[in-house]
Amino acid sequence: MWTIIVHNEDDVTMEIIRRNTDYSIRALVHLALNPDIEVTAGEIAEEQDVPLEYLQKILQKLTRGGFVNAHRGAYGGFYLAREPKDINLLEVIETMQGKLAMNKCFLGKDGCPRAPKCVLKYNWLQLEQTITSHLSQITLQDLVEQVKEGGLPKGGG
Amino acid sequence: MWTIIVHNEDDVTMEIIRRNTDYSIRALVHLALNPDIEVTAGEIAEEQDVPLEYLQKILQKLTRGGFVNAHRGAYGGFYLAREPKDINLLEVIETMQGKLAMNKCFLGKDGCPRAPKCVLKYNWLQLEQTITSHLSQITLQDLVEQVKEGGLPKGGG
DNA sequence: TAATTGTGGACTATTATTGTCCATAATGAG
DNA sequence: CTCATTATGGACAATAATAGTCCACAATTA
Repeated sequence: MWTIIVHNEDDVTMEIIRRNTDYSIRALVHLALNPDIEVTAGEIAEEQDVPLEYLQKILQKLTRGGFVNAHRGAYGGFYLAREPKDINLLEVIETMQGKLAMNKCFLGKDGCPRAPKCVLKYNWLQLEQTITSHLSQITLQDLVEQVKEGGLPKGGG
Repeated sequence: MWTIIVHNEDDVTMEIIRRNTDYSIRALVHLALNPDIEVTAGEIAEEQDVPLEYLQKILQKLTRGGFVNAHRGAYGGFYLAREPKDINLLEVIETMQGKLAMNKCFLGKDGCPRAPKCVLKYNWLQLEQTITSHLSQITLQDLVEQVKEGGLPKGGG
């Protein structure tokens, strides 16, 4: 018995997690590893190897999203607004990349006038539900524990 | 066509299914609705409202991917290379957009030196498995049936 | 042989994402 | 009060990904 395995001709992979989300997670992990103090964008940028100016934009989003609090002025900086166990991956991803929803119709160029009866749509929503459920169960705390267990420098791992 | 639509603060949607996959599915549905004959790219383009030149590129990929067969010359065109029930969404998506892979490490800028022990990675692969399984269970036949049941013009629905 | 139709490559256009810059507001230290 | 510090917000630029176009050519058939 044999199988033909077809790889995409260019061997490209479709990425779900973009760089801004990646950077966000690094920043959040960094803050979680440094509780009770305020960490500047500059320090996070250097430690986590993220372009400072871009990180600032990202931190603004995280601030507006209620993940971190910011404090201006000398000795100011950022700190987590919630417990690491109360921050999950889904909300970070959705804050950075938009809300996860797979319910756009597959068929045809004219939209779907009979969505309520559509079997596929049901299938779809089910998948969406599975994905969001999975992602919402991974917390910042989980990530931090992985880092600590690994004993790696700078939160890398 | 499905899309992971995400809303974030700017009401942006994060699309998982790109336009080329969308077009691909329209083309495949069109061919499935017209069995036993060869349909030109021009006809598909017009019926399914897809730019002809771009569709040609897409049909080339579908040909190389083994989804359709092509026949040059007068009265030539495209036709399905397999039964609609034997074509599933996952393979179409991966052919057009690349292999779905969520196993990129989350933590740190230095990659993951201890991947084998990583709890998150396990979680990740599990989610990937769930997604691919779901998608592979939706066939072109399912889509065609939806279209036929809907009785919509031009395969729309 | 001529008309038709797909192929392959190179090219351009458009859009999304990432990254940068600067003026300004808030904060705290001296 | 003044200055250094740090985040904020908006605009802008660079890059990358995606979508779309063009053209010469190969295959096919009337």
